Amino acid sequence: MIIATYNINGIKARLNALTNWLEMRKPDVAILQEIKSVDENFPREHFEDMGYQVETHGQKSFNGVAILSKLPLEDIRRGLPGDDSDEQARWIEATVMGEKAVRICGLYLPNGNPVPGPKYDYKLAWMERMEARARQLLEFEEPFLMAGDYNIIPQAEDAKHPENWTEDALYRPESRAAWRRLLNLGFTDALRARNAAPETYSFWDFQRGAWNRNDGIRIDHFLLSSDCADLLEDCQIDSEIRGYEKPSDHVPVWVKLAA
DNA sequence: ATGGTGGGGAACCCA
Repeated sequence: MIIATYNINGIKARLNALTNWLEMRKPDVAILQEIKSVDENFPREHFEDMGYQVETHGQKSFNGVAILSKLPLEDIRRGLPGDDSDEQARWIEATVMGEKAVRICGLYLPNGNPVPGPKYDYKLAWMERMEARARQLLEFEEPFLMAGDYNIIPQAEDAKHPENWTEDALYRPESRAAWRRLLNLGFTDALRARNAAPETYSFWDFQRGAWNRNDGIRIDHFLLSSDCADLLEDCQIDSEIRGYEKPSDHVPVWVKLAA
């Protein structure tokens, strides 16, 4: 099966671009971030007509995550555990019932800028909660993955100009250390496991012609549990659609699993 | 050093 992650930066503005990409890539599962829509306003029927089950966890104006799936979904769970006062819609889980069942987590990790400040504190606290949830899921037998916009540049090679990001929440030592703590639980960064192409990015700013200069960063990731990594056949980034009409500032990343 | 571009939604907030 093909599972993709795609920060669409607003479902209303991206309906055509998303639809065209779904018809091109034909993913079994599309994990979406920044739908920027409440559940009632998400164009559910449009995607159901394309054969997808639609599960959203939305919010007015900001954030919001969703899962579109051609395979049955079970045990859907909305929200990251660990803080009942957190009202930001950034986490959704489901089990995809393919040949093998795979637990998937869709996430929109906080940006965290400016540093220092309350937004950065929220980012780091959110990553601690995410690590706690990952530890819980690792206790189950079934393979699982966490995919989405991590807002983390893991290493220097994940940016065209890492020197421009040294004070940014996406590249600060604390953010990258939290990412490494996740990896050290036994997760595989799918892109690095299956794709050695240099200058491989998933986000290009709308400003200053970043796309035309390939001035990008890699911040959209798949982390696979060891059981899930055993199923990994491919991982690619559909970067070309960044140059299409009315694009998001992110592009889709996808994995092919033997599941 | 600044401002440059988008989306949401109706004045700014967020990225």
